[in-house]
Amino acid sequence: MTHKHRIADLLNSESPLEQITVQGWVRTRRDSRDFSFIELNDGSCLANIQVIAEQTIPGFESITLMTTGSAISLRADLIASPGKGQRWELKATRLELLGAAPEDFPLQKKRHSDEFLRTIAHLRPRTNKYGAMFRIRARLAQAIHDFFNSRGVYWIHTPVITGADCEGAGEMFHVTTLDLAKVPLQDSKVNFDKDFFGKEANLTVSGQLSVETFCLSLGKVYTFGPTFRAENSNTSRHIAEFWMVEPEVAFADLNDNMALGQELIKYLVHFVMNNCADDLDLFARFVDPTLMQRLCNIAGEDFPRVSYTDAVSILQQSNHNFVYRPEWGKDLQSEHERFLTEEYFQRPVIVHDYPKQIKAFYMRQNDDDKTVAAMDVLVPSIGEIIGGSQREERLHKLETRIIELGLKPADYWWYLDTRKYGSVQHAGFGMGFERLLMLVTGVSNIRDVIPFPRTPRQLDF
RNA sequence: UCCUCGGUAGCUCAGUCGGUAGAGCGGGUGACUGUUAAUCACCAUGUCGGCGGUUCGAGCCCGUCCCGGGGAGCCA
Repeated sequence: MTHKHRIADLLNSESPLEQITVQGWVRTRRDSRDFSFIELNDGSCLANIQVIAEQTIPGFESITLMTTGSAISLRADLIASPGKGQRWELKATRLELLGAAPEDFPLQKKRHSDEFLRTIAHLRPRTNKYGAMFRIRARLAQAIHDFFNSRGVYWIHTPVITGADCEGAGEMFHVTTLDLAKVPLQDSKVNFDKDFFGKEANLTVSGQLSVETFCLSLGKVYTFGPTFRAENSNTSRHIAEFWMVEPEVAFADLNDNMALGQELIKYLVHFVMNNCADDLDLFARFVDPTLMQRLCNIAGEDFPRVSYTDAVSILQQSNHNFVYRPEWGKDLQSEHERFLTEEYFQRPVIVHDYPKQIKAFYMRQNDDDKTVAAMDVLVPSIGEIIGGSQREERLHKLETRIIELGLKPADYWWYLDTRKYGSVQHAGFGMGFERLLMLVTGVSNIRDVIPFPRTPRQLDF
């Protein structure tokens, strides 16, 4: 089998090459009477390579079929380009049409709207923008693993199908093998005893509870995988299936947790700036002109930390005209978060120690009996990118809280066991991977940073 | 789910006062050229989101449903 060259490697070549094989998809073609120029892309990088094909070479008879979108293979010499605009070009000695793209190929040599490209999500990675997006996505996912691996944090594969609702709230997707046309009933309720697991099953909304048990075994762990929320959310920041990074660290408190969140975000921002420069540049030029400034800002100084109580004071003392008046005890509204991160601090900000009545049962109660050791990392234009807390490690307090919220301790027996045996302070958080991608690329709709977005009433592809 | 703005050619959009529809890009044909989203000439674009209503007549007005954008809530 002949060695096939990636266009990314060819464009970085130190010297000319003779008789190589290159394969890819035609982006555009410019014909002259005696020869044609082909802009070829193989997905290995943003840039195309220019191919020059003279009409005398074998395979040229198919040139008119090598339209935008067609797959071709060619033998060529890599030569210094005599034309302007590129260092290297391929002088083809043989052309072969592998897969034609008829004239109804929907991608054209012009800008398309994101809304249109979403309707052809199976083809959009062939555009510059989405090719860049999904290369960055792949690299960044790997960088997350590298970050944790290099710090001795173990990757735990938490289950996708679960029997308990981690948050004690939030809509979940049911998982069932029951025949929905004739659901078995008992006392006019669904008899899940007849279902696959013999009990009600759902898709996970978070791997947190699972990963907590593992941090109390392996010390530092994380989970990174898809999570599912059946909320009827119709916003540019929510999807029903998204990827979440959830580290959980034993012997760590809220301060350690905030430090880890900041370190992770800074590491990943540095990573894309250093390793995805070409793809990133596309977003900086065509999507968000303020992108590089923002990334430098994030990569720079520490994120300010402010308690929820102080944050509410800042909001109340500002002259900003909010639709919802900031008030202690109520959750921060989007407009409040945006004010804090975009106007007041003008950088990512960590808000911590929230009122316990607006937070989940597993968060550690503070001595003031009013707040819990929770923290959110808020970033400009996106809002919450990380939500986490130090966990309640005291068995009695945790049980009491579960009961207060109307949950059944029996459902959490295995979770409570971890507080019974060798319990220790620990903390963790969840970072939305798609929101990180939005932050890093400046793309404003979450549907455009995941290959095939799942949203209410939308399950194509 | 709520508020709001939209849905017209393959794509991006215009369409005045209600009188059966237009541009650019893309596509086709030809010319020309080491071209760079090439250029020039010519040609064809259509269930005006669906259904119902008002009207002599609806892309335009009314009702309803579907889909999309922006915002809100929920959160990652």
